[in-house]
Amino acid sequence: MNLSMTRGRAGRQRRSTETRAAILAAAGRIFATSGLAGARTDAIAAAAGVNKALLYYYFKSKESLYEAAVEDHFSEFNRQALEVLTAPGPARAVLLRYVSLHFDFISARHQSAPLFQQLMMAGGKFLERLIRKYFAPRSEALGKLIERGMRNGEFRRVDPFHSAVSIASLIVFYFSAAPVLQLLGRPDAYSAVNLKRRKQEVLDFIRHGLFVDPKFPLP
Amino acid sequence: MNLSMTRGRAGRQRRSTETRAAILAAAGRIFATSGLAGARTDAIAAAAGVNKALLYYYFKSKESLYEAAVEDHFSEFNRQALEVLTAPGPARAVLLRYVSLHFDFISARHQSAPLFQQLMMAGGKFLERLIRKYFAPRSEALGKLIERGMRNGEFRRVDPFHSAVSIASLIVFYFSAAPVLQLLGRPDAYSAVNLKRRKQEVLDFIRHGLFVDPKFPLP
DNA sequence: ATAGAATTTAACTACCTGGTTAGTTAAATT
DNA sequence: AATTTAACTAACCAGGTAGTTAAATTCTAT
Repeated sequence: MNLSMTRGRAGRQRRSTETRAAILAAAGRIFATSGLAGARTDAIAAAAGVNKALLYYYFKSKESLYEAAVEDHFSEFNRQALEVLTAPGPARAVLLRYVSLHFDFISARHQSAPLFQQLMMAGGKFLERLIRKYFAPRSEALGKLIERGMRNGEFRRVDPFHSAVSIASLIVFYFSAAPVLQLLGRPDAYSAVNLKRRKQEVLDFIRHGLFVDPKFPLP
Repeated sequence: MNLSMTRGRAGRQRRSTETRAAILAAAGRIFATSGLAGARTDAIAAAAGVNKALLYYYFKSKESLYEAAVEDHFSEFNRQALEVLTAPGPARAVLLRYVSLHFDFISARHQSAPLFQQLMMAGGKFLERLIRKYFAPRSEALGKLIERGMRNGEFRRVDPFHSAVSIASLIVFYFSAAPVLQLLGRPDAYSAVNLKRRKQEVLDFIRHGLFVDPKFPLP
């Protein structure tokens, strides 16, 4: 393969990765609503608009497809999250920027929260790996940030670990509860106006719940 | 059945309901960790210490067993919750009592949170029924309570609905995230000392996040 | 004792679903 | 034109799982 790729080959490759991405996206949607065990590979193939066998052409098993779909979400978000969390500036500002990023990231991908929730509850070797690779560093950075904010009087005295859990819960829970909210007469959890309202609530709640001076401006 | 139950019949019945309860409890545990689709009926029977056929003696299908197991949790909690939520007294005090109740209830039943989370994300007719029967009234009462607290200046100006979501998230998320916390070096999410610490965090966060006067004493 | 309910046993079926296989298509290369 | 290659498909299969059945057994109160 001494020559650079022809347009044709590149085109085929592009189409192939598109197909792969389509499968991954469909898998994300289906796994998010049905779980690993509940999801039907036929349904994933149909949703991706491909033949079922193609799933096994790109991925070695249902489980590895599941893992790929999940990791797809994690890796991208984690990169951005760590960047924000370790940026300089007042802890308050950094924290609010991080919360905003996390919220927006989930907002843009409807399947993100339920996928994550299910993974969390499942346990197992895969979760272990994901946590070591993505979750632990992020949790670490967030903990450090909260400690810093406490030291220079920006945050009230709290248990950094539990505060991190609380922050995550405020961000994630709303999205994984979307089906319930819908049945409680609050449809369109992902509509622009409702997302904006929820985000405001989360930022406000965190500012009042954690900051010594809740009037600190929003980003 | 004209005569009142004899002791014998009562004894037999008691044993029968005990078996039924054992099945329900085992089902709760297994469904909580594996989900409806992932759970194996054989595993449930084994966990309950009964033969698989007995499952179908008491319940008509795997799904109806699942529904019974879930409803078992909901009905009992809802009764207590509504009682607390509609009790007289300062909104602050009532709210903290409610949070405390919810937290303690989940603490006492390890499977409660994941069972609930899974249900929430699943959607479907059963969820619809459960919401109308249990969730909506509770949500309603909680909303009313928050509004009352706002009117007489106990709570800051918030969107009652979103605040209710935030409160629920702070309580529930920790428990459904227990497997992750374990892998993050925080084992024993359900140990007495950790439960106490988490509960403190939740109550503090809510007091500071929602109350005009966060120094209001804890119950 | 006896009746009747609760429970076990273990085989059995009907269906479903993950995964495989053998083959097709169309573009790229020779 | 012949051949290779990658992407893709239709049909199938083996294993698993919910649910059934029918007979045997245990338990308990009369």
